[in-house]
Amino acid sequence: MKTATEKRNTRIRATICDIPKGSVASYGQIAEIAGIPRGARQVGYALRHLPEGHKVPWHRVVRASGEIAMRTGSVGHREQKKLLQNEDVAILNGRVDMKKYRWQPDLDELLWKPSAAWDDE
DNA sequence: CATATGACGACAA
DNA sequence: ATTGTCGCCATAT
Repeated sequence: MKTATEKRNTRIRATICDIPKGSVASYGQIAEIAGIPRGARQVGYALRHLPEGHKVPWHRVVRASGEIAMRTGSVGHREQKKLLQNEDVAILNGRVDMKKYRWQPDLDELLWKPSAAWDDE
């Protein structure tokens, strides 16, 4: 069986996979949608320890402030910036304009992923 | 069991 | 805008 933590991480990754191209979401936002209120740090942890061969659009996850979370200058940081710009997400002064690019899921999208039936992933 | 840490976030000064 | 605190919560030691 899966541990509660594994399920949470699965939901986190699944949620991130739903971020549409050209949009971004904050760690806290992902946590909330994934059913983990105040679990922003968990999202960070989950991303940091992504499994091999993942297909998660991790670059669409930024801080609530719009800044890229990774250390400035790090390889990952540059990579993320590049990936975002490839999706037409502008980065001014090292930050994304959240007002403009923040992902705003529709009711339908949220209804897809009922938090109750995730026991068998 | 006690601390420390971190790809966070909200808020006060 | 910048800096410091504190709350959160899974992991690591």
